[in-house]
Amino acid sequence: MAGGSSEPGRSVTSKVLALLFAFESGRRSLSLSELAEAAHLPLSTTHRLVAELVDSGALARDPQGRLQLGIRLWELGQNAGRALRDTAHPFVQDLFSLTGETSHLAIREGHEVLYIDRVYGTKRVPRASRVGGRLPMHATAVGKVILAFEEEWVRDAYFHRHLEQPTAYTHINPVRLAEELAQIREQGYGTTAEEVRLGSASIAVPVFHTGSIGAGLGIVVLSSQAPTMLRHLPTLRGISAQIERATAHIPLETLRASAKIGG
Amino acid sequence: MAGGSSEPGRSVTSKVLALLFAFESGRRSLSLSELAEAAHLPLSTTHRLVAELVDSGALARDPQGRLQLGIRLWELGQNAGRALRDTAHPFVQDLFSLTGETSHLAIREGHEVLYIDRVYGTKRVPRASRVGGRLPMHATAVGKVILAFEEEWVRDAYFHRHLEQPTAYTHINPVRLAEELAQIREQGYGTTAEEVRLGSASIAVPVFHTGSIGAGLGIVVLSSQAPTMLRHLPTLRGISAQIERATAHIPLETLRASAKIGG
DNA sequence: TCCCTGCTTCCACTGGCCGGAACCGGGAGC
DNA sequence: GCTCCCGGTTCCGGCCAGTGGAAGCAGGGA
Repeated sequence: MAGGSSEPGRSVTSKVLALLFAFESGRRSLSLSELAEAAHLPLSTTHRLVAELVDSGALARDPQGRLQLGIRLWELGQNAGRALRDTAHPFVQDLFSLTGETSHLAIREGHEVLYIDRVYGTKRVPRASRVGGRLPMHATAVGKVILAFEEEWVRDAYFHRHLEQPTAYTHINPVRLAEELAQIREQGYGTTAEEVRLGSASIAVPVFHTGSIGAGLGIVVLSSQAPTMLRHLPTLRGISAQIERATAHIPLETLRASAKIGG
Repeated sequence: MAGGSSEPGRSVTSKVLALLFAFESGRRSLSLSELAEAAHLPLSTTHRLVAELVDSGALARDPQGRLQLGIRLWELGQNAGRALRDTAHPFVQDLFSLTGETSHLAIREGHEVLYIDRVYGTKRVPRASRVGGRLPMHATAVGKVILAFEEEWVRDAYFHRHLEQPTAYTHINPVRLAEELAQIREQGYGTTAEEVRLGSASIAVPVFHTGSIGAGLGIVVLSSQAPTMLRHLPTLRGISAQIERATAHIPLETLRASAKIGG
């Protein structure tokens, strides 16, 4: 049988990328058939391309023969995030050392917050965010802070969407959220309590760059400790100011590019 | 003009991967021409493929139009390393908290050590290793420790190669190195002093799994503090034992796969 | 104005890609 | 032991997506 009948015009490049990005779902390993389905490719095509990806180290097989992302891709990703970590990470580490609580830094990526860096110890806190992971903005403290200080059209666009509700405590009423954001702008920090995951609460402050919002810096605590987390506010503000000072000399464009790409 | 004349038989997949892996060199950004050269591809082919990679978010353009790895690839890489970090990272973080020194965990990948995790503060120590980065085994403390406890044929194979000499202090005499490794096996730890980079010293202990060497756990200090770094040995051994306990229940195969792939 | 360098566009040819179908292997059920 | 089933692997000839040399373009320096 001649090939190329179904879905013609799809480039090889897009197929290769579809195979790699199939792992974005968060699934650790996929069988060949699962991968083919996820990438919307015929099994035999998947088989052929996967063989080449495995050869090159982009994908790898686990002991059961299932497919995972290869170590070479992991290395590549680490390389990509290098510039970013080099500038921001020491501060996040400091925040953790000073507060003893899980500390993280996030930026806006489309309609979600993307966690750029995260420092945590052995203390067990219900965990929702992870480095390289995304969460809805309105459910997280860092996200609310970013949204609060974003330009108005970003907020408008955000509210004109369906708002997810990860837990029963997540605020999804646009009017109420708008009020909350106004308050965040006034007081200079935002909080969440069990809005993204039961059992954890969070507080965050904005990190500005040349006058506009650049990122959100926050800590996560057990929700039972939520009432006392405000005591960390001065520390958060101090570290935020340090980051602002350290990045002030970097042109906005470059910073955004390196925050988004890390190159 | 007909295409496909030079270097026929090269698959599109391999070209796409060559473009991505061109950034393994550590260069943060490349111009189109540089990328074409690094990937050994004609300029116009590069141009076309790059356009698609940029569209999909695998590559990105910085403000100057130069090419970098895209944030989506960074996210993917984070995803790949997830299982690994989830198990090992808290211990490395503990090691840092207890010693206050840059702490790292590495495994063997071929003839090099691959840094799997690393925790560091604002303290400035001349830095050679980074997460996702590789260094020669004979120049680093973690590498020597791993090599020392590896099976004999691994050591033999290693010495039958040209040994790099990053600094004037790097030991590259096979006989002397073999003696050093024997001593490491006896005393249960290894050190380096300015062998990988001037100004820094390091001490490391082995992490075993089901009787064989699994990883190396170490700290880095300023070389001026090298004489006192032995005081951290009990801490290193304690954390190493914790990691061994925490990973003992995981089958070796699975562990190796997840250490190497992180799925 | 001219040159040079790096990037973008063009286009006719063609060989690498395509994927349905056949085949294989091993585990579960009878 | 035989059969079924289900993932994975192999096969192969038609054909169109990919090809890359060459021409065109933009911009900056002399």
